[in-house]
Amino acid sequence: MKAPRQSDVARVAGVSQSAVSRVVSGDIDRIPQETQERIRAAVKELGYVPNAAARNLRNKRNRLLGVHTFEAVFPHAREDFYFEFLLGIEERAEEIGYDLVLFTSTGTSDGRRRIYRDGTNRLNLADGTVLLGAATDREELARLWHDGYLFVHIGRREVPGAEIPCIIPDYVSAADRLVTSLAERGHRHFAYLRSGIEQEAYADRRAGYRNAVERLDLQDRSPGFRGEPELTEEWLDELASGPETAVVAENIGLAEHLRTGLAARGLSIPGDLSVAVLEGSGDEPGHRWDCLVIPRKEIGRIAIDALVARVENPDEEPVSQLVACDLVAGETVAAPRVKE
Amino acid sequence: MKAPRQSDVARVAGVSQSAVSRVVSGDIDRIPQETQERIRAAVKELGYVPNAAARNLRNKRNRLLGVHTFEAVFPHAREDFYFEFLLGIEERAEEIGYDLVLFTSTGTSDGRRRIYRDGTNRLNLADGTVLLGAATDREELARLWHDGYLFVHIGRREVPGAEIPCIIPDYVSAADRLVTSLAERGHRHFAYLRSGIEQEAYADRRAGYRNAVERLDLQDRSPGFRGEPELTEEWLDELASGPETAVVAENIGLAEHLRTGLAARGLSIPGDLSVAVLEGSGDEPGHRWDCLVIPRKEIGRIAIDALVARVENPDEEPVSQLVACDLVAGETVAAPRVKE
DNA sequence: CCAGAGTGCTCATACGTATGAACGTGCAGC
DNA sequence: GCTGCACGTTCATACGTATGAGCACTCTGG
Repeated sequence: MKAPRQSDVARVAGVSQSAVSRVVSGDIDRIPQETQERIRAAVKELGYVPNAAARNLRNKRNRLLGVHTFEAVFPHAREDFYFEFLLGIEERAEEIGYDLVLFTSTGTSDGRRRIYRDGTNRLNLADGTVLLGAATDREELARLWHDGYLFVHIGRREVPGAEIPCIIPDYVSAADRLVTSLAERGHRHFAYLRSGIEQEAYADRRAGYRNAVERLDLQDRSPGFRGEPELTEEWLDELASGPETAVVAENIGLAEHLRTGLAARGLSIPGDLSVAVLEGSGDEPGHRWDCLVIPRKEIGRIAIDALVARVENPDEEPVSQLVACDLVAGETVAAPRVKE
Repeated sequence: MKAPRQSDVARVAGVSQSAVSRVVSGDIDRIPQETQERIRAAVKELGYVPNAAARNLRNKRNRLLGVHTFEAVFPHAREDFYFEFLLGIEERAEEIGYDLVLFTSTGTSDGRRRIYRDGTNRLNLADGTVLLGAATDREELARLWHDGYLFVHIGRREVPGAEIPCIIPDYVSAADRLVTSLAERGHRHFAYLRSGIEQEAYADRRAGYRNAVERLDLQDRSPGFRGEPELTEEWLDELASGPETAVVAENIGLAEHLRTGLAARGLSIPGDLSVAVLEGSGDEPGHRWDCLVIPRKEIGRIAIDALVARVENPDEEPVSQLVACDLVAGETVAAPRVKE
C-alpha cells in the first residue's frame, strides 16, 4: 500500500508527470480546463498527496512552520512560559492554513535542546521556524543565520554579526510608563530590584526604567539601579528605613522575595511600600501584582505572520518588531506613605 | 551562502561523495581510520550538516509523527482536554527522537477539523499519526484505515469493517472496581447516572458497572441503569426517598448536576448519599470527587510507542491496548446512611 | 502560402542522500 | 604466474518533485 506518486496519477490521467506537477502546484497557465479536471479526478481517485520531503528538496514550500523551543514545550505547569505563545501560534497558523512541526527530536541528555545535533539540522524540513526559549543558544542562532535559514525569534536576541529578526515585547516603553504612572501617584523615591541574569529582555527593562527616572528627575539609590543584583538583608534594612516609597522589580520571583523580606521587618505591601513588577501575564495565581502584561498570545500570532512574510518573500530584509505591553493594576501599589 | 553538501566535503577531503555519506551515516566497515578522520575534518571545516529532506526522500521516512485533533489543540483558556495527552506525546517523542507535526491546517469554517479536504490528506506528511478528539469523525477514520494509513487513536472508536488500533483507558475494569469498593463499604442500593451522549467510552463504563452490579448482586432501579439518560426532577424525588445510598455518575458534569438537585432537596454528599464518578484526572478544580483517574500522560506515551511500533513494522497486525485507570478517593463517598 | 505567435503538452534535469554493485590494487597460497 | 580474496573506494542509480527549454500543432494576418 505505497503512497501514489505524481507518475501514478499521470498514468491514470493519461498525461505526463510534469503535467500533474503543474496542476497540483498551480502552474496552470497553459493547461486547459478539461485536462486539469482529468488530472484532478485522478488525484482524487488515487488519493495522491505531495511528498513533503521531495518538494522540500526541490526547494518548494510545504506550508509547514516549525516551532523550536530550547526547553520542553509542554512543561508540567499550566502557567507555563510557552503555553500562551503556542496558543497564538496555533491559532494563527490554523487561520492561514499552515501546519506546525514541533521540533522535539533535538533533545539531548542534559535536558537542553539543540538545533544542530549529531550533525543534523532537522529544521529545514519546515519552510521556516519560530524559535523561543529563555535559554536560547547564541551560537546556534548565529549558525542558523549564516546558513541562510528562515526563522524568527520570540524575544530579543542579539548576536554580533547577525541580524536576527525578533518579536520583542516593548519593555522599554512599558517600564517607562510604569514608572511614570507611579510618579503620577506621587512617588519620588524609587528602588530597582535587578535580576542576576543578564539577558536582552532585562536590558530593555533597565533602559526604560532609567529613561523614566531621569526624565522625571526621580531618586534611586538602590544597588539594582547601579547595576548590582543584590537583594541582601542589609539592603532590605536600608530600604525599610530609607526614603523609598516605591520598588520596581524585574520579575515576579524578585517581588515575592521582597515581600517576604519586608514582612519579616513588619512592613506590608502596599501599605508601607508600593511594588510594581516588570513581568506578568495578567492572570497569575497568587497575589495580584501591579505589573505589565506581556501579550503572549498576540506575540505568537505576530511571530507567525512575520515568519510567513519571510517565507513568502525571502529576499526582503528581515526586521524585528516591537509589541506594546499594557500595564495592569493589581493590589500592590498605593499612594506613597509619608515616613516620619 | 548555501549550506555545504556531501559533495563539497568530498572535494575538500579528496574522496567521493559516497565515502562522505558512508562516514557521516556510520557505514564505516571498510573505511580506514585515516580516511575517516580526513572526512570528519572536512565536515567540521565546512560546517556540513545533512539535509533532512534529502535523507527522508531517500529512506521514505520522515521521523515525523503527526498529531491530529478534531478540535483545536490548545483550547482557548478552557479546562483542557488535550493538554495532558500532549504532555506524554511530546515527552515520549522527544525520548525516541521523533518530531511532531500538529495538523492545524485542516480547520474548516465550522470550527471542526477534517482530515480529508478537497480530496487530499495532509497527514501523509508524517510517518504516522496519533488521532484524538471527543468528536472523532467515523467516516474519516474508516477512509483513513482503508487507505492503509498508519495511525493510532486515543480512546476507543469502533468502525464497522475497520480494525482501528486504539489506546483505551480500561473503563470496564475501573468501573467494576469502583462499584466493588462502594459495595465493600456497605452500599447495596445503587443508582446510575447516564449521559445522553452515545460513545464507546461510555459503553465501556456501562459494561463495567453492570458486571459489578450483577456479580455482587446489587440493586439498581435507576433509569440510567435501564438505559435512559434522564436526570429529571421526578427521579431526583424518588432518589431522595428511595433506598439508594450510592450513585455512580458517568462524568463530572452529571455529578455536579446531581449535587445541585440534591441540595435543593436538603440532601448532602456524602452525608445522605455517596457519589462516585467514572471520570477524572485526579486534580480537577472544585470539589474532590471520588473518581477514577485517566492516566492521560501515560496514554500519550503509550500512543507514541504504539504508533512507532507500527511505523517501524508496518506489516504486523495493529492491536488496541488497554491502559489501567487508578481509583482515587475524594470527599464524596462515605458509609451508607441508614434511612428510616 | 508563409512568418509569427500562441497553445498544449513533454523532455530532461537538478535537488542531496544512501547503497548495492563494481572496480582496482595488493597480497597470500599453491 | 595465476587464482582467490580482502580491502578501499567509486559508480550509478533511485527517492518524488518542479521547471526551463523544447516540440508539435493550430491559428492569424499579410
